[in-house]
Amino acid sequence: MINNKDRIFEVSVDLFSKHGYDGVSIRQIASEVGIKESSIYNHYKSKEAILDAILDYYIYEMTKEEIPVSQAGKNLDVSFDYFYKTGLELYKTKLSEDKMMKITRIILIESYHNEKIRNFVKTAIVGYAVEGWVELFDLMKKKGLIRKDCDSKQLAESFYYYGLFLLIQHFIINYPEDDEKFLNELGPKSVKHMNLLFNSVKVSE
Amino acid sequence: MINNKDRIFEVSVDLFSKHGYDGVSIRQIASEVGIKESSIYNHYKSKEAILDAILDYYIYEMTKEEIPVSQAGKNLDVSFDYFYKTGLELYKTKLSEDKMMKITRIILIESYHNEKIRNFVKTAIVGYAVEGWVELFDLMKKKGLIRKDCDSKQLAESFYYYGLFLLIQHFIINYPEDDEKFLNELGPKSVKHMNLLFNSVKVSE
DNA sequence: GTCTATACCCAGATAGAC
DNA sequence: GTCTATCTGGGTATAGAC
Repeated sequence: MINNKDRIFEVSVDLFSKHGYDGVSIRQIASEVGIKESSIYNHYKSKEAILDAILDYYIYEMTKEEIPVSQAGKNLDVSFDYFYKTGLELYKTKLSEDKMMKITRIILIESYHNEKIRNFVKTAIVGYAVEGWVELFDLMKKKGLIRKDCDSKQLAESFYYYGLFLLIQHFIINYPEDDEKFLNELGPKSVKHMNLLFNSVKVSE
Repeated sequence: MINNKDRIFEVSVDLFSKHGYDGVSIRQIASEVGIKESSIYNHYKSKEAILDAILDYYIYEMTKEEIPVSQAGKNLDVSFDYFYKTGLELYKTKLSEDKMMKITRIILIESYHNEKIRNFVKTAIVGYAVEGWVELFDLMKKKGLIRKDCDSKQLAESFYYYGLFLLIQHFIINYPEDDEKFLNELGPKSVKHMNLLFNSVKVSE
């Protein structure tokens, strides 16, 4: 049996992802849960607090199990393909839960007028991730897989921004679009893109 | 002397770009223009109609002068660099008007819950533009500039999605950020990105 | 074309009984 | 922890005088 606080959370995620934060009222949430709107305030002190809780949940889920750089290095020793697919699988596993997909859309939608969310996108989804890719390309230079004179930062952005656009395209521009189809195409598409870039900087034998 | 209908338009563009469509009321617009809210309805039949007018203006401005494919071909004959920089300059010229920058942000912000805007983004900003790049890469194959076995569609997306992300990053994720700085960096950044891709598929001599 | 006045609705939130 | 009842404020939009 799921308690009302959790039901409010679930329903809010669902409605916010469909209509945006401003497009959903406390009354609608209450009605969907099957309680009166005043009861919501026993669980969350304001509407904004629900959104905060949703973001906190997302941040926790996305950051709880990371692949440490040391492990990334080992994976890379096996092969670049192995490394890449391992990372992609982990990301897809996290994202593929229905709730996480919905929250991803909420975050993309609301990042334009919610300071906290915009900051999360800017630092975690963009900044921190790009740094990770820079480290990786630096590592690949050391291992002699790519040329030493190429720009790791540019390479990281050239690769990763493409993937971020695919995300935005799915969650905003083409919405609503089949989630499973998107997740299935994400891998092959980004592999093709990576191959183009990799081909440009790899050390030929 | 600028009439009130135009002032309503200008003020709406400004406020919508700052706070989003839902975040701005007819009262605010009227107050900023210096008239009563009821007067607005003499010029626009609803709030939605103002947004429609803004989108129509943007579409008109962005599509009124296109580089025809024939001209693109000639530019390409000069050199790839020349072609690329000509196109980029035209795009930057259109975008660099203050009003167009603001509307670009409105369009990116509102595309999640306005069918008409989402459709414009999907077909014109993404779909149509990608097709243009596909044509270009096909042309480059014919001219023997790039290898015939590479995938024009993937190349188009690999290139263009990067640029679209830069747009979203500036107008949403890093907002507010200096517009001029963005416009100045857009060229060099996308050239670097293009070089990486081009290097991967070019016909070596 | 602008004004005053107002209709009508729905939002977020709170007080207090049970 | 849920309810009924209510407060307060703001939203879009219209009617009709000037």
